[in-house]
Amino acid sequence: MTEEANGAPPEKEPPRMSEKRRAQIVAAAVRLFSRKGYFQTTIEDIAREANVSKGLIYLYFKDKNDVLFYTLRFVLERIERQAPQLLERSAHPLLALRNAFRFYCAMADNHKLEMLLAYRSTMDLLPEQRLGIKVEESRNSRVFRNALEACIHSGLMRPVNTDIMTYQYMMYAHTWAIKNWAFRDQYRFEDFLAEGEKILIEPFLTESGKAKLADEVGLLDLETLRTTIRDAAED
Amino acid sequence: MTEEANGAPPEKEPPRMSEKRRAQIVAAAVRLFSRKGYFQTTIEDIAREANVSKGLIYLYFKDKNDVLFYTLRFVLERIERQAPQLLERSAHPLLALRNAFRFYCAMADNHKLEMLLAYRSTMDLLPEQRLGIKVEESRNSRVFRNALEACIHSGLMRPVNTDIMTYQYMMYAHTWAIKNWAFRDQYRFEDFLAEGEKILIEPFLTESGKAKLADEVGLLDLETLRTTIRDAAED
Amino acid sequence: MTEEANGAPPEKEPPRMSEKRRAQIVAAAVRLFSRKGYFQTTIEDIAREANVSKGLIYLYFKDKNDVLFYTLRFVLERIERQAPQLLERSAHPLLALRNAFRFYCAMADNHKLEMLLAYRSTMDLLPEQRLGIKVEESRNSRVFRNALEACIHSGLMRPVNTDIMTYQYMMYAHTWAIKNWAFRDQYRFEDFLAEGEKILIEPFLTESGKAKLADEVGLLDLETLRTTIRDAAED
Amino acid sequence: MTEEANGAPPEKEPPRMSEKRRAQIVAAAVRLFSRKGYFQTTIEDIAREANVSKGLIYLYFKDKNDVLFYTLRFVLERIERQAPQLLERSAHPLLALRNAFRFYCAMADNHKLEMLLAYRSTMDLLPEQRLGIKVEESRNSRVFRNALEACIHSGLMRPVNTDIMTYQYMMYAHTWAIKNWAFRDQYRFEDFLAEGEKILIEPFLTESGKAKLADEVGLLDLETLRTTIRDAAED
DNA sequence: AATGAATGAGAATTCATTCAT
DNA sequence: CATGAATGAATTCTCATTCAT
Repeated sequence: MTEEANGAPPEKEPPRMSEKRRAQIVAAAVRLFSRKGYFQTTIEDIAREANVSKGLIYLYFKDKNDVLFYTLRFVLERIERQAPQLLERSAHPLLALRNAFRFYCAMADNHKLEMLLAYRSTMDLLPEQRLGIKVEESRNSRVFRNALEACIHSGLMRPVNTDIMTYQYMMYAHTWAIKNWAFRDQYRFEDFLAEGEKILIEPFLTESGKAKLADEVGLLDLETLRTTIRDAAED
Repeated sequence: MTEEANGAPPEKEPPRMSEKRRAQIVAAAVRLFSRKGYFQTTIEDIAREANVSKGLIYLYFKDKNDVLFYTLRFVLERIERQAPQLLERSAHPLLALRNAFRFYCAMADNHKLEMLLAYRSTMDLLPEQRLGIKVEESRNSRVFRNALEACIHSGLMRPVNTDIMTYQYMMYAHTWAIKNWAFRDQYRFEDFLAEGEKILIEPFLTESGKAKLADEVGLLDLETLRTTIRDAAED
Repeated sequence: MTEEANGAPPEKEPPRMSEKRRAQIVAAAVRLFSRKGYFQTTIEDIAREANVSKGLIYLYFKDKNDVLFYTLRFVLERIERQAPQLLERSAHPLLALRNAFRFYCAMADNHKLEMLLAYRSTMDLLPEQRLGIKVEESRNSRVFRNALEACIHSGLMRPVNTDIMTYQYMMYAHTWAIKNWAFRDQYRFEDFLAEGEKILIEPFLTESGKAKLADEVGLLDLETLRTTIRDAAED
Repeated sequence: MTEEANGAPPEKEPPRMSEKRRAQIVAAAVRLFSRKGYFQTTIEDIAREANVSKGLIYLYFKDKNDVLFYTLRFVLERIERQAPQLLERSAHPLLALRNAFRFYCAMADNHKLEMLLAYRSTMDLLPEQRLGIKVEESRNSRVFRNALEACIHSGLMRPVNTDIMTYQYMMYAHTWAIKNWAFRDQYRFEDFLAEGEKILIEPFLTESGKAKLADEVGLLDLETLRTTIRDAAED
């Protein structure tokens, strides 16, 4: 089960078209792991959901654990991969921050399952595997931190602990995905998002920051967010 | 496995002294479940950790799942049970809020394992069981909400969404317990706590609120927190 | 253990060749259940006797109980399936009756184990399962009743309660299988059979019936019975 | 479990009043074993039903199996013990035979549970134990055989195989107890009994036998049977 | 590449039996 | 005598993994 601390495809990167197979299996695993959790999902479940045979899975993955590893990797990658382009080159850092926040929240809204999965199952990885995953997690946070630091630096926000604030932004989005059941009936996504800005952005704005806030040119609206994310998801 | 939605000991409330046994088993389960998770802990593990025989566990619990149920119940109760007395009758609501926040964070610091467990394993309960647990969860949030509403009402804080804000307070504490590994090396608990106040309380104070902030009479200091919690834990 | 009152293979009717497996397991179960009884036979015993692995059994049967169900079904079917053809179209009803009796007794002689099993273990079935079995039991009795009624109707026998008489015929055969140990040393099968006719048929014959009795053309002799049964058993 | 082939009380015949205890336990076992069977009845079940503690049972019985042994012994004894006195000294052998038959059938009617138990569970005894039980079984049959032989000898009946005929008489009664569910709705006990006589006695009477049949002086009527049996059962 | 039958180690659960009180 | 807490061997059942086809 743990011959070599994994983090690499079973054999040597299998040819090419086989990637489709892996994707097919991973997709099934995403659905099942996030719905039922890792341990309550059997290899047979995955095979059935993916419309392949049980044996096939072992052609592409070393282990059940290996399936989890790649599944998490896939989920996190998907979440990460999308932010950069449309966030970085915003007109000014406050816009960048707000867009990042909106984007990340929209992400959470669109990919509840995946987020749930990332949340639930990271602990079910073997310790060695966890390392390979941790890295990803912080890549995304950099977007937030950068925007945040820029805001502070350019006097739009007053100084705050960027580490922790960054974490708050991300946590807020996660909350929507994870505790969704607790909020769903009281808040629509828009409301939740708006409240988030009121709590985690506005209070920290300087006067000039507050001025900029009105300037919504380039602010991602919900429609754009949703389409962008969906497009990106097709990939 | 689930004839009658559980929530009661196997037979009829076993006398009294047997509570010690239950406690002994639950204590072992807390340790193991929070370290390894529910599914990776076997009944035999628990028996060994609790220094009893496998069979004994089934004298006090219907199921492995039942053990989880009571274990979570116990953990949450422990967390819940302690707040009230020293929080409710604070000199003024801002103090109450700050104390609640401090207390809850200190709790997270002192009972990382338990929080971790509560977080991880609630999803492993059967749906019916989950209900019995949810109740607990919100009892605690009421302390926050009350203090928060009082602050707003008495003009110490400006209006915010109390639902969500309450959630933020609790989440912040959880973060310390759960993502501890991410912050541990950069922040001491005191720092984390101070940052929390800076981010989740101070920005929302009115002028009169800010004035009160200086007034630290009755504010729980770290030492007090730690001893109180520890004492309470002995129970 | 009993989600859906069973009566069907675990998944969806497994293809075809797998029937051989089922048969193999059932055959082992017949031997063991009838020798040691249901509860004293473990799944492992069955696996060993059938030369398969423990796990395999659960691929073909839902439960240990399910094994019993199919085993009983199989046994009863085997007993049932054979009678019709050679009994129905006898020259005259008295011959039919005598042949049925002979056949059924021979059956009991040849399949002592199975009869024993059917007798012992029907009560170990779950109530729902029992229903599926009862049906079989009476199908066979019809052969007797029909012949009996025909005899009476055509004046070969004087009127008797056909319900109860039918039962007597079958019981007599069972007795040979079940209490065999009590008679074995005193009587050979032929004797037992002859006595049966003397007690359960002859006394009820009318004068014309007695006349027919001598007419043994078409009466199944022991050799024929034994070969017929054995051949049928191969199936 | 089988140190010494049992057949004797655990220690040496325990004093005296302890017999009440044994009886109490055996009575509970009769009810449970006949309802659920030996293997599906736990020692705990018996203890609960008998209102004693689990441990107590092991003070009076060596084994769970030992409980079965004594329970069967008790049941059979009860069945046996009652016949003699009122059967032996009948006016003439035909009356004796009929009375025996009636008595035995009434027995089966009154003690269905016990008969069922005797039937079900004899096979669950250990081989050594079975010996101690077999004896009983035939003691009772002697009553039948004697009456039967006397009938034949005195020309009331024509010769039949007494072994087998005896068996038929007993089997007929058993049938009522065991297959009761199959007859209950169609026949009342009186009917069943009457049919039995018609099938198993009348056809074998000689002319003089038939004459005697009308003479019903001394024939046990149903009322007498029921009271006699009930009284005997109190014992 | 793909299948799915077969395996067997491992987990949960039960229950007869013991024993300290 | 009586209790009932405690034990652990035995059993059922699950499921990741292998492998012949």
